[in-house]
Amino acid sequence: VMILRSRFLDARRKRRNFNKQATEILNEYFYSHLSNPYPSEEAKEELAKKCGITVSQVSNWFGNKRIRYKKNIGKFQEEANMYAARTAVNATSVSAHGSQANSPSTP
Amino acid sequence: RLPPQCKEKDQEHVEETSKTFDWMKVKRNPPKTAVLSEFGVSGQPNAIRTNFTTKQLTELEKEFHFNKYLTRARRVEVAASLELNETQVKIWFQNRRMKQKKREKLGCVLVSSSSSSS
DNA sequence: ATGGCCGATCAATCATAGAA
DNA sequence: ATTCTATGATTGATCGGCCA
Repeated sequence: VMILRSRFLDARRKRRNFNKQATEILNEYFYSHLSNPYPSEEAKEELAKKCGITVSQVSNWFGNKRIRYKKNIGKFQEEANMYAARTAVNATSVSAHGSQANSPSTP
Repeated sequence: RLPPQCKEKDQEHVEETSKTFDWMKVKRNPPKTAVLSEFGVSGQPNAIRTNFTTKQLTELEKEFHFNKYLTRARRVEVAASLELNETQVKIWFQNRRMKQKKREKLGCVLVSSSSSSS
């Protein structure tokens, strides 16, 4: 009970959520690599730069994301479909050439 | 043959979101460490994360500053004096070294320009 | 074959930010 | 203001690979 104060030394845990754009970039990568969401060190550095956070934070984000995703896949289904569809459109534009009858939004 | 995926691409990707890939099935074996000499035969051994006391952490930290690496003999002493397994002490030092390295890397990347603003 | 270390990751938890 | 949920960080311990 008093040992609980040991966490008192963790005052450094003053976190702050990432920008919406950073989260956007991270999720984009996560769902476009859902079959193997383990970015290489280089990929982490690139993501870190684009998100304006550190490599460690990128690692933490993926670690938390993976665990929480598999813990409750259903809860992320909505989010997953959203990003999957988004990256799919991007993929078809390079693979195919004239069949892009899609544009969810963005007038 | 059939078309090599074109507009069905997006459909495939969406379907993928409902798949269960290998990484989602990964399960770690429960910790077998810890002093398994308390609960008689309740079945599973203490498959829980050990909570080090402040005292233990303080001693380990002190030892770490003295030596980043432990010798077998030293490890035995420390483990005994803190009532921990040799494995727990070994692992603690390993994690501590990694933590140290992580800190060093962070405390060195504050150079370059000073392009303030954004 | 044996044991320690490294690097990455897991898994549970902590503490806070944000939503209800 | 209070309760519940989302999320970044911490950390004891595991996994696979490498080396002596």
